Amino acid sequence: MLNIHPLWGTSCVQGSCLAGRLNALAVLTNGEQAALARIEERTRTLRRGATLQREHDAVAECYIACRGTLMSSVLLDDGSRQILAFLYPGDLVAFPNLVYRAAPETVSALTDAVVAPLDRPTFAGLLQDHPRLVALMLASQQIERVELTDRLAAVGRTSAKARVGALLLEIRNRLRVLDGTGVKSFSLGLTQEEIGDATGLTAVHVNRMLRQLEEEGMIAREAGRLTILDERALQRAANYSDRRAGLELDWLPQGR
Amino acid sequence: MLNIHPLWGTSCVQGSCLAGRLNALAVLTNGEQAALARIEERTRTLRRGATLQREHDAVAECYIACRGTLMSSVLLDDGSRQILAFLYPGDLVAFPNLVYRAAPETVSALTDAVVAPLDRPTFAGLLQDHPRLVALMLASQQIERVELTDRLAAVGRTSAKARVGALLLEIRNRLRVLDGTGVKSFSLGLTQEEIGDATGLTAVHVNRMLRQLEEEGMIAREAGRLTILDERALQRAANYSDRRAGLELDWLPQGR
DNA sequence: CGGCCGCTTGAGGTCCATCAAGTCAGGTGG
DNA sequence: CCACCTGACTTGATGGACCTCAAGCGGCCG
Repeated sequence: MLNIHPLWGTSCVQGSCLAGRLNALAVLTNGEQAALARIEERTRTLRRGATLQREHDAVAECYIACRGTLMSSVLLDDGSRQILAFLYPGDLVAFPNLVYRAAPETVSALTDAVVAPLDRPTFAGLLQDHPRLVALMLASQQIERVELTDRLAAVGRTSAKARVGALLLEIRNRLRVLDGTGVKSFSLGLTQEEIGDATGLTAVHVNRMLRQLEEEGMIAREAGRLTILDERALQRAANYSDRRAGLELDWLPQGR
Repeated sequence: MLNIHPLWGTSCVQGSCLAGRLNALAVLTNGEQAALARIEERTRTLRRGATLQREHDAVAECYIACRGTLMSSVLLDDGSRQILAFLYPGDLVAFPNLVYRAAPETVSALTDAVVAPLDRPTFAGLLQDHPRLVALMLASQQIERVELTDRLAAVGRTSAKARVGALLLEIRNRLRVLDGTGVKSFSLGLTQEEIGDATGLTAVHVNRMLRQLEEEGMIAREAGRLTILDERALQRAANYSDRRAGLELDWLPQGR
């Protein structure tokens, strides 16, 4: 039996996780939802720790994350790793595959996970039948881009404590959007080494930073669960700004 | 093949810089080229050092870079800056503006520059009349995304020397694509402080790294011009891999 | 000429990496 | 049941990469 974390596709609409995501940007038509649902009929299941694709693999399709958590990363030739993104249901996974012959990044499953392949012919069909969906995907990519640049700024210009704090807040916010609640306590689902690989730190130093955040009363930890005690202080320490507000997409033309 | 100076020449096709860029991904139809040319009829000129938009500004349009060099950056509240990207003719500038109400990044001109605004209604029209162009923009964004993740990995996981070297190689390659030549000598057009802000270093340390690269015979500097003497060695020192090869977009449907 | 900006170079300090133990929980096999 | 292993976490000591501060230099421009 698969153990799917954090949530079964609660954000899925009409059987499509991507529809759930895009629906938050613009209200989808029935035709659009049906088209997305058809794509996600065919799925692929991954065990926790499994690798969906490795860098430099020959690839011709990307994926839609349906259940579980995944991550994308790159390996440097000294053996160190940089985690680029954590992927949750509704996210587009390995999207650059549509453009590159060889995968630019590795994707692996942090928990048992389900993805739906989206190959080039399907994407081309989508472009012809439902061009607005492609525009919405492009919009979704912009949001991901801003997340990437925020992380770049954090890694390039902020302290270790700030980077760790920002990652905690980002993950908490993503989980919150998924399950719709305002929980302050959640299971991180990452080892300290993974936190380090995402923030450009060593696992040892991540540990010290978590301890420091704990000693300063911003977070609490117990049995793998993490509680944000003083969100305001943590946001200040982390230079964190949530950008989820301030989206505007009602100017797009009607869909089909 | 056009052969033009990067800063003031035009890699523009039929009067459109973006067409020049997208044309490298898939051969554009006359209709598509005309549509892009129409967009770039209206332009905006920026003096060197001018700011096109500041973070948090209310924005409703993005831009196409037509001439000169620009950069996008974010400011942190301790006053430090992270440069996110350098922008050359044909690049999409501030694309997230189409999705966000408030600009997520600052854009300013490194040289005198020309941009063409692309507002939401125009984009919406493009989506209806030439959906394939939107797909090509999405493809172009994937390439930019991979550049961003490469830089994230560099900043997070490589030494100062490697980061500076990688930036030099990246800029050289971009200039080379623009003017089509194989010159090894070029004018960087950046202060050492700007190099630092792009790589997550201080200007002082950038200086030392440049000196070191020079002493090791990989580069030469004179009067603001930079020459790559030993490209192989520099690539090794910088962990650099050019990803420009390996693109594949012939699977897209015909354009109109 | 003076002022400013960018570059250069040195000295000293800090943040984070590295190395090295050691704890603890869970799993496995006897 | 205990012995043993493994993986993640913890903690200390040490060192190095990079930052900070400071001063001097040269070119450019009013």
